[in-house]
Amino acid sequence: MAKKKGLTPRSEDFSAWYNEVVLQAELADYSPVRGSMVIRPWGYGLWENMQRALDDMFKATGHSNAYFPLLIPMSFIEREKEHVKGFRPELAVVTHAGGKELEEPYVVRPTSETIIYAMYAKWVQSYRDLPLLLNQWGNVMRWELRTRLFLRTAEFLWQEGHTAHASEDEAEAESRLILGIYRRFMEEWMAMPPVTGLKTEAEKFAGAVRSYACEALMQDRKALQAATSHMLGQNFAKQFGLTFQSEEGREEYAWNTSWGASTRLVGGLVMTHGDDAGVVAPPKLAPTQVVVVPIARSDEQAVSVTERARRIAEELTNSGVRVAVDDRRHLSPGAKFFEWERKGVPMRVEIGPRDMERGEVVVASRVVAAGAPRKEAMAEADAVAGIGPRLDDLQEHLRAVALARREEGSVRQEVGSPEELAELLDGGAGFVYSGWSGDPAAEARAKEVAKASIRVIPDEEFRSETPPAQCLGGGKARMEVVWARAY
RNA sequence: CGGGGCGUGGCGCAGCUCGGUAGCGCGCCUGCUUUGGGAGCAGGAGGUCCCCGGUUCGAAUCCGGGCGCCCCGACCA
Repeated sequence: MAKKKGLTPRSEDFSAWYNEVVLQAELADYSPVRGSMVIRPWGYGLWENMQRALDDMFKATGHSNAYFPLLIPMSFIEREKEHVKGFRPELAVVTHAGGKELEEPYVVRPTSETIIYAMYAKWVQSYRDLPLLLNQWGNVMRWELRTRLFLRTAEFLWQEGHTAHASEDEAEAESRLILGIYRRFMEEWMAMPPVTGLKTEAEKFAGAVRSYACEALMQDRKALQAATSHMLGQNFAKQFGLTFQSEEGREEYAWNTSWGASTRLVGGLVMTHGDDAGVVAPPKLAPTQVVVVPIARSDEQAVSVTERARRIAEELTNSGVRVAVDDRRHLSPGAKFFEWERKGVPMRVEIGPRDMERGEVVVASRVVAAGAPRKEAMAEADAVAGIGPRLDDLQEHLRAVALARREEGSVRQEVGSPEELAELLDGGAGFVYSGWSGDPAAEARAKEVAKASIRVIPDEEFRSETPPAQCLGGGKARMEVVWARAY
């Protein structure tokens, strides 16, 4: 037996653990381009499943996909004042092409509002052209100074939805609808229940009137902004001449929304469910849900055992399970177990000579409830029939654990000062629910002192039963807010 | 952008203080034996020591300059 080659435990250094997991589980690798990563098949497989689920939800609510170009004329970005201010520092700019200096530089899109609304202006004339509900899957570039695999890379993949509506109410409803979709996706698919709500003025998207967000709590009790949905008002419509003629014959500016979720979600998935053995992929998103490992002594045995393994895999495939057979002969079973656990495959079926004789297989779950056996021998037919429900149970188990962890990490009490907020966070609190007067100065001071930010002004169902009375900056609270240190 | 660290076979590192034939572990290839929690033995392949310059008979090692990456902080999906 070789000596252990484990990961740095989460308790020792969460950040080191995260990097090692991402690399060793082959989710991604560093690329030769500064701050950019290569997403490897296992990581991309997770992303593809996320894409599929989200895409289905967008389509089901009337959205269509389209594609807009990577390069945006510099002048477009500069059109909306707040928008430029927010993105200017992180723009990558193309100044040369075809061997010549360009008359007008292009920026590599950091987000596509400007070019999309410029096009919408061309396509929309009448209220009958609205709402316009498009989404695009693509890449964007933000020249971040400090990057981290999946969580913040110079280039990342995402979807950005952009809509135009005839009324403010409709745009508002759209931005809330999408926030709900993100939330449902995170709960049902990622098993990562977020807190949702409104961003403060200081934290909102550059160019938005209002920003809504899903904030998830990671195992190290830092918050991750997992998706955002913005009500843009008429800010972009006015800059790009996106007008329409109303039913009453008046020319009016359209109301826009934009919303996005990125490959950052893969990082969130890792930090929500991962353990010291590696990734734990929720069954609904796992590229492979079940791996079948044949175990044999001799070559003849290998033939018959592998044949049986393939048959089991076929039956599982027919019942809708994503399954792989690991029939590599040069690796010992133990080596395979470790590898698949590191990648987070939810379930494993082992079949060896012993099992063959008894008509059994051994079934192991990546994660089991406390006290439950890690491995179970069961009749082959029972295993095949039982795996679907077990995957469902595991999905639910992960969600329940994540939800419990989020609530255990949440503190709801009167917070009297920024110093007290800092103490709570230093003491291990994740989300701190406090009162706030709405004063930006109080927010800024607490941010400075506690090195934390208001993640959201929570939606109603997340608010405390007894609303906080006191603003942490002094005086009376006008609303409840959720503080956290964030990624 | 400030602070720190690191650049040596694919990966992780030692060697550098005190200059003298480039080493270890893992991985890889071949063969045999193995396979129920990271297999063993034997043989083998693989290196412009990040780059440029300087000192020297001689530089991975000393000196100067540059580049790159990672980590920590401030800003950000």
